[in-house]
Amino acid sequence: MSRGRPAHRSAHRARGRSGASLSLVYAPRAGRTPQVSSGPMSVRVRFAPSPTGMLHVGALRTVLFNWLFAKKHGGTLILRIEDTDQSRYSPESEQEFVDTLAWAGIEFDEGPHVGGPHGPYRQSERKAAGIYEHHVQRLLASRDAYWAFETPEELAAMREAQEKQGGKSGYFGGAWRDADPERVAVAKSEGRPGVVRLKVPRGQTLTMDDAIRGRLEWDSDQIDDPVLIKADGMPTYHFAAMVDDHLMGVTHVFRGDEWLSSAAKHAALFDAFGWERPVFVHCPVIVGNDGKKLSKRHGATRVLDYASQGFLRDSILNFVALIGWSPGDDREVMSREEMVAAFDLRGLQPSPGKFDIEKLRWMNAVRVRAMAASEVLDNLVALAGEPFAEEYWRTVEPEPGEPDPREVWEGVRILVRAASEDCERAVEAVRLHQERVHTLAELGPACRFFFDPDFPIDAKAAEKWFAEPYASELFQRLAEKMDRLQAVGFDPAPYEAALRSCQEELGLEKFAAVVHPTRVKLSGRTIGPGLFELMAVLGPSEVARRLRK
RNA sequence: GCUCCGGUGGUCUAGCGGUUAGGACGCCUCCCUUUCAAGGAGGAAAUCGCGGGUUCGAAUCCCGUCCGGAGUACCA
Repeated sequence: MSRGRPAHRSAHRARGRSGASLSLVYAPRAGRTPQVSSGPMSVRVRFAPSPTGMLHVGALRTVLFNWLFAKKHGGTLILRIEDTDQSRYSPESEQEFVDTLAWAGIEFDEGPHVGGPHGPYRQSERKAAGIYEHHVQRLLASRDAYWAFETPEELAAMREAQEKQGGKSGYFGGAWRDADPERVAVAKSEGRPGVVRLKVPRGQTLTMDDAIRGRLEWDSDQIDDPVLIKADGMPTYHFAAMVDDHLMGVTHVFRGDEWLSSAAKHAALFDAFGWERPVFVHCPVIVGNDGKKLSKRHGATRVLDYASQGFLRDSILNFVALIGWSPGDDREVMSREEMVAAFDLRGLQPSPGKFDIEKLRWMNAVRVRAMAASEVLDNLVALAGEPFAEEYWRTVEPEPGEPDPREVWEGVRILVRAASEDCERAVEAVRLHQERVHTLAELGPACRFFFDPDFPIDAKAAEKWFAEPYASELFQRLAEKMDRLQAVGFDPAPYEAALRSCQEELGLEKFAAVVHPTRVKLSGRTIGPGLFELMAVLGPSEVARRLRK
């Protein structure tokens, strides 16, 4: 199909469900005052994760969209834990989610940890409170749902037969959709395990207006009857999430577009209850470089791993927002406030996007460069104190071509210690390197030579430059000048003067001839900040000491 | 198989019937320069998945087709 986005969008815009939500959802992009909370309906959005693993960047983006949208419209952001699958839920994972969200600075107005008027906010607790039971009875009573008692074996056989036949698959009524109430009663009295299914209407067209794609349509005959309540009495996602969204007054549902194919069921469920539907916003997935959906299997997709590497929270947020969303103009590096102001559902893209780490690195570097050196250091110190970062660098696999993770962390620790001992000097060291790194952690190895007497020395460079016939005399003369040098603050000027006069005294044509060997002697490497600045941070006595070593 | 969704340089995107298809990352060249970055100036890179149609005119509208993805669970 060709790209029909504009038509879909404008069509949807003209068609929307309710005047109230319309003005909020489709507030003009620019040039006018956003209509914040002036309408009769205020925005309520929710992040409803199933804590079954790590929080990855795709999920982070979903929360971010929720957060941006809530902020933009002065709405409410809710956290709801979807733990209806007892076998998969893990408390550690929930902790990971809490930690990540805290790191990201996403705060919730309602949720299990802060409470709120629509609690409880954990589905297992809502189940215990009888919420789903109550609602499923309502559907049963109105005959919009029914009990079904097929065994797993029967279901499997059914599926197999369907597969052989080709065509649609799923549960389209089996033996129970229109079963005699007495038969159902008998089955129940026999104690047969059964489930409750939604009676999806037949012969109809089911529709849903997606905020990104416009109107979606399904032939209801293609939609099978989803299980609402499992045999163990727990509600399925299909049921619990819809019921909760309604009960919690959720106005806009941001979710991954992997839900698109079951959206018809959700539409049917809302209809069965006679409830007004929230606006669904099916966000495209973020895929890895191989084009496959992000998962633990390939690459670091865990948000805390990026955090550990020293990507700034605002960089990650900014970067991730731009996968699938655009402010409509050419802006890229944006503050959270700017993103909030620019956020608009119309800027959302339907196609999946790749996570390009190189661009993230660039974006982070831009931020690191723009910050005050002291602020950069503060961020690094904070990072070094994070247990998840320590854990990351201790356990991460070394990558070929990348610096050894243990060395990186060691460098970070040295720098952090230096910060506590001589903060001013540490800040200066950071200042000289902040425009040369992409991440905070890179600062560790980069600054190491300042504070570690046993800093590593590039053997090849040493071999080349120390072999120059004038090298030892250069070092000696320079060291003597250092002995006499009156340093003021971190002013590089006197160091340059000293170097210049060395060049003259030795009769060297190129200034580089004195710079290179000195740089290697002092820092162990051929690359890095300006030599005079570097010397100024080291100070005359330390420079002299290293020259004589 | 069936259902639904998607498809603009390698990547993220702008585009809303008339543009030399714009920007950004990355890549390359040059300048700056004590190295590396940063910065500046350039460059390569998109027949807008493909084919038809509508139109004076299509990346934009329509149809078809291909490819990719998701779902097809008593997982979310």
